[in-house]
Amino acid sequence: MQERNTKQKQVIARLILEAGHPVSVQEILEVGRGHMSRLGIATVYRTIKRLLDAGELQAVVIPGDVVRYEAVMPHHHHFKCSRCDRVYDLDGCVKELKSMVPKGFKVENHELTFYGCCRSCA
Amino acid sequence: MQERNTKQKQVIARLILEAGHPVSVQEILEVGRGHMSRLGIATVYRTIKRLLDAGELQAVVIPGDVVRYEAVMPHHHHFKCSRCDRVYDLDGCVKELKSMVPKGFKVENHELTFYGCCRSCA
DNA sequence: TCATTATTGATAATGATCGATCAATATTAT
DNA sequence: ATAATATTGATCGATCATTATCAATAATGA
Repeated sequence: MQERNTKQKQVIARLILEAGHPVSVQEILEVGRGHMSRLGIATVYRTIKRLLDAGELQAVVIPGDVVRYEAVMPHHHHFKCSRCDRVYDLDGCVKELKSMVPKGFKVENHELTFYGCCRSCA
Repeated sequence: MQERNTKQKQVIARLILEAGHPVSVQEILEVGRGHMSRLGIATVYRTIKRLLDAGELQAVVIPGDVVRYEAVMPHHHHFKCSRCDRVYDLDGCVKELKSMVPKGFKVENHELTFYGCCRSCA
């Protein structure tokens, strides 16, 4: 018998997909308990780990903040609202970034996070 | 009697200034012990806290990495080498960044980190 | 339905960072 | 130099996020 399809996995996976923004472990636990009141924190961690290994999920790390997770999507960056603490996805990127890196350094990846006040909080 | 000028504070402050790149607590402890063999970890934390509060130091947070510290300097970003784990300062920024943020969002700050292979490791 | 076993939930354990404690030490004003 | 006391170093403890443990539960194949 291989991997089983449990209610917990379904709830957690769907929840992250439908969130529309990166979610933290605590958010997943709280929202998830709205569907399954006895959902355990260990199951949340285990499911996240599975989805990460399967390449369906990616971590969103905001410095000095808890890790969040979102469905894998094309290259993009994030905006964190300092008022409501929500994290938004921003589309695209700008090619001029590369000009900041001196000769001899090879860039393989980059992360960019904006901080400020979001539309809802303005 | 106010704040005292101790050897520990001098060593730690000078060490960070002269490092030329952001340093971690462990680096400070190790390099510092080269000058004062009995330097304690608590003193390193205390001195960092003092310098942060005094506005002379700023934290450099690389996602998923230990916190580093560097002397306060003009707006700039960082490059982390995935080979040697060193963090480099990059000068300047690009104004095109703002175009990535949708209308209604007010940017107050931003952080940008490049990852890849540095000149020495290439 | 039933047996097998992957998975779960509760919680203990871990690991890491950093603050608190306190006797010993070193700096400063006199 | 000396007294007053800020600071230190060693260590313990608090606080997190995350993992390990294990009996109980539930999904699957027969």
